[in-house]
Amino acid sequence: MQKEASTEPGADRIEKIDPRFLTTLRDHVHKALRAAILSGRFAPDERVNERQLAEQLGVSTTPIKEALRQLETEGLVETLPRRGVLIRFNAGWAEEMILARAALESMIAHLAAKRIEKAEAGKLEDTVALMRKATEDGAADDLISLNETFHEQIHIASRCQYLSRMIERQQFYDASIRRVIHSDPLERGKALAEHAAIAAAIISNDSDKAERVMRDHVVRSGETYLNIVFNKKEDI
Amino acid sequence: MQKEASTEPGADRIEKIDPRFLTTLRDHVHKALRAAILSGRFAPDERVNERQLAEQLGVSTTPIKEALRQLETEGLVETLPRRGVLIRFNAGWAEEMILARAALESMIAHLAAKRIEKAEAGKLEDTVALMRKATEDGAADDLISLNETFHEQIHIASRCQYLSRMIERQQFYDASIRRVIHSDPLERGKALAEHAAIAAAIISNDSDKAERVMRDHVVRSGETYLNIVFNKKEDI
DNA sequence: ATCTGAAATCTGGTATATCAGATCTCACAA
DNA sequence: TTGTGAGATCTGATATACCAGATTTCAGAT
Repeated sequence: MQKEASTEPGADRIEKIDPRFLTTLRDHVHKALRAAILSGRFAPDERVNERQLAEQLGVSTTPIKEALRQLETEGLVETLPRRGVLIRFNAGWAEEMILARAALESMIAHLAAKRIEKAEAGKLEDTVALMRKATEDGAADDLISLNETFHEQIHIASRCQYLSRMIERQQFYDASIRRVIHSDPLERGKALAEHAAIAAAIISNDSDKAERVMRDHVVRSGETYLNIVFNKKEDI
Repeated sequence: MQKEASTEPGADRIEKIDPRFLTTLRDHVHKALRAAILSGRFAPDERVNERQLAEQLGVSTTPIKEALRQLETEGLVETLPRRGVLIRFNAGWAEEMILARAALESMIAHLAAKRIEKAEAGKLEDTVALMRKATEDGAADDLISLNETFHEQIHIASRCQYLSRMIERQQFYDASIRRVIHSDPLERGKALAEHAAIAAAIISNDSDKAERVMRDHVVRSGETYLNIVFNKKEDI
């Protein structure tokens, strides 16, 4: 809320639209393909055809190609030059993506514990309090957004922009899966305890503990995801 | 060396060419731009123009666009839709890339310590022995390739393909910088000691120690890089 | 002097045509 | 029957034209 009426009339009444909110076709294609791959709608090693995709999605091959390049860099597809594009995703890959996220999130937690400021610590505590309430109420949708807030606050406290972006790429729980996960009271309880432990460690500047607890949390909740998406085990 | 003379005559005399060795224009563009950015030939936040790049490199805009999408996913450039492409790299970014690599390599080291097999352990020991010799001889070029071998052997022992690829994207020491680093006898000595410690921890299946030592090694050698490329400190 | 807005211009986004490597098909020769 | 290879075909790679949002320029109005 800066007062800059002289240079930007009305700047205090309506904020500038962040250019990043504008979207492109390739962005839609990227998100759509990504979601399709991560939810298992492509078989591992399945070939995808650029022209065919373009037709299915009703666009030209240009945005398709660009989206595929992004997915390639993310490690979700592999391009064999002049031969074809293959889907590169299966249970093992998902497991490794979870490990990557665990490694990066725990690094962030470590730094957040060292760098967090008092005001930020207060907000983090508030978030945990809200999570506690939502957990008791069984408010799954609230938990989903609080979860995002929680991790985002830690990212901000860590002062790591690059690492934050890297982590976004390892994020493959989409809303529907999250809802399934959070609908289980036992899972909700575990998650709450872990979040509380992470927050406590960060707030008390115990970077080693924050790192450890965060890693365990990401791995454990990742395994929950694996069980749901890949039906790895059918026990209770 | 499989004997499949019946289906593939001569298969035991000459091996198949790996399709990944074939290259494309976009790949050249990607590597060229990446190297240029990481070595500081673009200013932070500098705008780059697709058509201009295409003209400079003597190609059309298509491979340029695809290479830029890859760099965008890597976090080295940022695209503002319909506005422009910006370079996103500076000392802080490089620092975070080092942290990302440290987090991922230490995760890999942890798993390698748990999963390494006897034959692999022997090879790793051999590599360290060669490194010791090269360090004493001051053979910088040998050290550079041995370094690659060393980390690659650990990646293989960890059975993590996805993580290995992720790490490749955090690799920004090009050959010329490595040569500068390895030309310093003090640095060579430190690196040797660290490599030996990493190998020992992995071979003795001490996963926690492997993780810790690997992380310290990546961070410390990364700082050496930062000092060279960004001239962060001028002391001795 | 300052503000307004239409037009020129810049830049990425998208569609399309064409190129070229990789595969497949199949007639035909050994 | 089997192997060969020319030609058809599939698919990604590249070049190019054009579209549309964003920005700048600048004449004209206040």
